[in-house]
Amino acid sequence: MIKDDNNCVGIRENFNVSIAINDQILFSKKINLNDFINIRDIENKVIAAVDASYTKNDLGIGVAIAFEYPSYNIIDCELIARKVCIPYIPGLLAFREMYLISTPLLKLLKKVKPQVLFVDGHGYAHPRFAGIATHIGIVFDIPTIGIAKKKLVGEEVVENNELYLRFKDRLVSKILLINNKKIYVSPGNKISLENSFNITKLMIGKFNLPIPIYLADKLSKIAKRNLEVSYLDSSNIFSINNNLSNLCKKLINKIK
DNA sequence: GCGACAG
DNA sequence: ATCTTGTCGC
Repeated sequence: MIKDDNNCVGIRENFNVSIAINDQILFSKKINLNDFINIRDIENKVIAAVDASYTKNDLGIGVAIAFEYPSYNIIDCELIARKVCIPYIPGLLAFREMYLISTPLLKLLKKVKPQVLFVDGHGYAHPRFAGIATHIGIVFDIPTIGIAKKKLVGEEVVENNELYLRFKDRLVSKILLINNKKIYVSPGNKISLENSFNITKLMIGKFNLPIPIYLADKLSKIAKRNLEVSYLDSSNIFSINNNLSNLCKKLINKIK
């Protein structure tokens, strides 16, 4: 049988679009765009990233990974697999993915103290200035940077020879070019737009994404492959769930 | 009404 | 995000 925790009872029923939108307006009032991290304070320190991936039948995988900068040696990781209960609605991504990400992230933060957390998705560059990077940054009270491959809101503008996204008269995102592809960087919480951009710029490697996001994305996809094998073998989500933390550590070696 | 629309 | 056939390159 499937463990209660993997069902959507009490989650799907409690999700309501207009309440969710109201929650985001409340979040937007709590955003702190001041810098709680200096670009000089990340050398040889811990950085973290979170991401989610999905399989068939409403199964989602959430991962949290911590590594050292600039070696990118992975220090720790956590992951979880559970049923996905909330649909994807543009602007409300956080309500779908927080559910997958919060558990592994909480476990990770009990063990390591990252200077900053990278999140796959927008932060400030959001219809209500509260994307998933903002949700996570406020709930976990940590500096977060939102990294998105596609824009959600705003128009491109040039200011001081640099490319930004402007929305409702505010500069909400600064666009980073990696191999001629646009990456939309926006602050989540406890960090400024410029600092978000400058720190992200340091994280460019040989991939088309900033390294933290690349690593989290890679881990979630490797985990998914391994989960599907286990799932088919055992047909039992419960038994998989108990070993996810160990599985995560085993998968670290496969990333590189 | 029409187009846009993170993952 | 995921699904997918074929193609390019190491």
